[in-house]
Amino acid sequence: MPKRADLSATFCPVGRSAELLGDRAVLLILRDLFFGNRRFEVIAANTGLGPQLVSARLKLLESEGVVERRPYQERPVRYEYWLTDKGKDLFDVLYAMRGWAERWAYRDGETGGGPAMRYIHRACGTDVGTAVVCPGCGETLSYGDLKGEPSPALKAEQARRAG
Amino acid sequence: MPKRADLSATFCPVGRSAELLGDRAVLLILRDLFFGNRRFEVIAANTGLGPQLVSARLKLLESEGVVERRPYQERPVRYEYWLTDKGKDLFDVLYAMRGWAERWAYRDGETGGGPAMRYIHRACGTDVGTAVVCPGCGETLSYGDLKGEPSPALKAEQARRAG
DNA sequence: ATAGTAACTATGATAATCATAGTGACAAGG
DNA sequence: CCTTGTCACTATGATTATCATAGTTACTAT
Repeated sequence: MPKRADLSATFCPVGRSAELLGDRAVLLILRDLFFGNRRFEVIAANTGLGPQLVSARLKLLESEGVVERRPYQERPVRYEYWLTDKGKDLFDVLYAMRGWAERWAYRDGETGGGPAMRYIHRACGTDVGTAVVCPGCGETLSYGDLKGEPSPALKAEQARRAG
Repeated sequence: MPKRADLSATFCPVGRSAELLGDRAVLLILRDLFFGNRRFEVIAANTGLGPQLVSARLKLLESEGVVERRPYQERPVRYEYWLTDKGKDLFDVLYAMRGWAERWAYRDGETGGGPAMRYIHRACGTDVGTAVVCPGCGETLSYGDLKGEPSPALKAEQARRAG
């Protein structure tokens, strides 16, 4: 990024979040991590970002305590990236972004009727739509409570990227 | 921004949101709009962004249907920027960002004990903390239900910027 | 010895951002 | 009527991030 004003010292909480989250690459990488992708190459492929950007952002996320680098094999040492508790707590932000997009960012019929991604409340089986409280059982939803199911169109796109 | 991959065609809802929200300037301007600031100069001063960036981002937000430009006087014509319904619906995202920062982004004692910004549920007077459902009355919270009260430290910072 | 895999790093062109200064349209005061 | 002031921008040039592409390191497998 170009030289820019530093927001880490502001007292405004949105400003502090924006310092980290106001970046396309960070959001895309977080999305992949929430999706369960932990390998460098997989994240690079899914996000469409170059390896240099992925590397820089993972280092940033690690330094911020949002992501943890763990070796998953020796000889040669290879690493995976895991969300920390601080990272998992960003779920609400990503989920809110997803909800907004589902309501506003698709032209009619683009997704074939339903949402681009469906979320099911594991505890009661209800399709929660874009709600933050389960419309079936009234429980407040957070990371781990939901099972995501991509629509056929999204699934096809993901397969294309992975291939 | 540098030449970058276009995300507007992805089927992933987080990707679509990230295309707009993955930008520091956009987030800061939205924060100001939610705070009730509608004038160009006020937004530029509060965000600390240059007029060129503010201009470019307001045009972008307008073209996305998130913001509406309204004249508030003739001779000379002057404009204000108002959130549309699509814009107001981004409240959940900004509120989630604020909640995350309140929980993770401050060192102990930095805000003098309480949150950087307090939110009170208008309907029942409860301080909602960082909850999405009012802990007092159980109602799901959205834009307009809450009254924000900046901490002394934040208020001082805002006064400094405005001066 | 060669090919393959995963996680990166290096390079140069391109494009966005920053700070600063300037413009256009008008109002108010001397 | 001439200067000063206000508000919403636009213009300019230096700086810096990003992109695409290629290369490196450290191994395993054949």
